[in-house]
Amino acid sequence: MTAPPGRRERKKAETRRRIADTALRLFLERGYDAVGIRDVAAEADVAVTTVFSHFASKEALVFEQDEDFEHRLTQAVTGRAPHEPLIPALRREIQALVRHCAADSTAPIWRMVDASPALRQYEESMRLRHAESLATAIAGALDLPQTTTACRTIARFVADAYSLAREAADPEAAVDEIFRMIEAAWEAACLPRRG
Amino acid sequence: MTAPPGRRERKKAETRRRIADTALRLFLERGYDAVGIRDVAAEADVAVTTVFSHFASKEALVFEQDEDFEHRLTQAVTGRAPHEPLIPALRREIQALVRHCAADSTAPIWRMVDASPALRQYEESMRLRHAESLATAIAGALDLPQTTTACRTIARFVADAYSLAREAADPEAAVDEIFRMIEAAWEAACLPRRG
DNA sequence: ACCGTAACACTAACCGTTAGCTTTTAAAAA
DNA sequence: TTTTTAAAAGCTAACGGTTAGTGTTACGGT
Repeated sequence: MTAPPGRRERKKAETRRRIADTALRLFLERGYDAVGIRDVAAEADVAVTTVFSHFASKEALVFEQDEDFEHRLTQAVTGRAPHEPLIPALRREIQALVRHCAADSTAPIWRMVDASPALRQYEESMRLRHAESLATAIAGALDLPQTTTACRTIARFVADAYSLAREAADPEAAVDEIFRMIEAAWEAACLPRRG
Repeated sequence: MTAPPGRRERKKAETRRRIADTALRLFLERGYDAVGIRDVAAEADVAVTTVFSHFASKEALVFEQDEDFEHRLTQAVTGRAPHEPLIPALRREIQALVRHCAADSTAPIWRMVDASPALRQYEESMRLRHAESLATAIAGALDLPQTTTACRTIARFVADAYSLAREAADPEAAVDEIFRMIEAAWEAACLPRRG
């Protein structure tokens, strides 16, 4: 694995980055809605079809590197210290992710996302995909035969925490507050059923 | 109020229903993606622009009467019996809504929704809107000056319960299981903060 | 040197959606 | 009644994201 990447793969990666960088720059300069795919393609000096061969949609141009978001979430579960409890590990990771969104370098992007219904919708469904991955990771970490309702539920709650904290006035305090609720929910899920 | 509706309003309502009925019928017959707006308009004998003057988007044709979904959720909070606790009231309403989705008359629609990414996305953002309304209703019912993070969080969790239960093998059991977790989360939110 | 194929280009279209403008028609004013 | 108004619907044409179809180029393996 990781063989010396040939010129072909390098050129492909270059083209992809050039498109993504150009798109993000234009979006931030002129506004997401004011920039068309044809503008992006022209400015990146590629054909429109090439843009769509690298990115599934216009919105995907904005969330280019957010594949590692999913990875960081699942990694927080599968790669945590032995015997470290699940929820605090997730709280730390969400806290870090929320801080990253508030950083000066990424804040303008999120302002743009919040201003565009299309981007918000895209981010919402991204979050659900991430929650499903997280649910699978949690089930795996607990040696459950399959992804149970409780796993899926906690994963959704964690994804909600990320979303709600970003919108809150004090994001870090919001993460703490919501995770107190998640912790309680998780303990209730582990209890035997009454009734 | 409720003055005798003039012919104009009746005709408008008729047109709207005709469009929605025609659309749903075609969607179920041929599949959502296989039916274009132009098909719907032709079959309903109206112009394309008329369709969009009644419905904001193609997806909205499918979720026509789901304005009362939002209403039922908030009503479950504001219209509950005096001193009836919040969470059980919500659990009953969600239980009823989930049962309604599983009913024979509506099940094919939800199968279609689950099969179409566009419809799933639309439903997701609808759910977020409903959650925000529910959060406001909860804050109002608790005499809070504004919608707090805890209210928003519980509202999201309730919306998640609806979504997750619909996908679960045993929806009604899933509602009970998730609401045990929500109950615990809510109690934790009402506790004074430690640390 | 040769071939297969991955990357990209170009054209032309499809589809959801909207703008601009005209026609119909119910309702209210004269 | 007649006139006026404005809402509802129609028509045409377009815009912007997306895709299909069809080459063309150039890298990689033989």
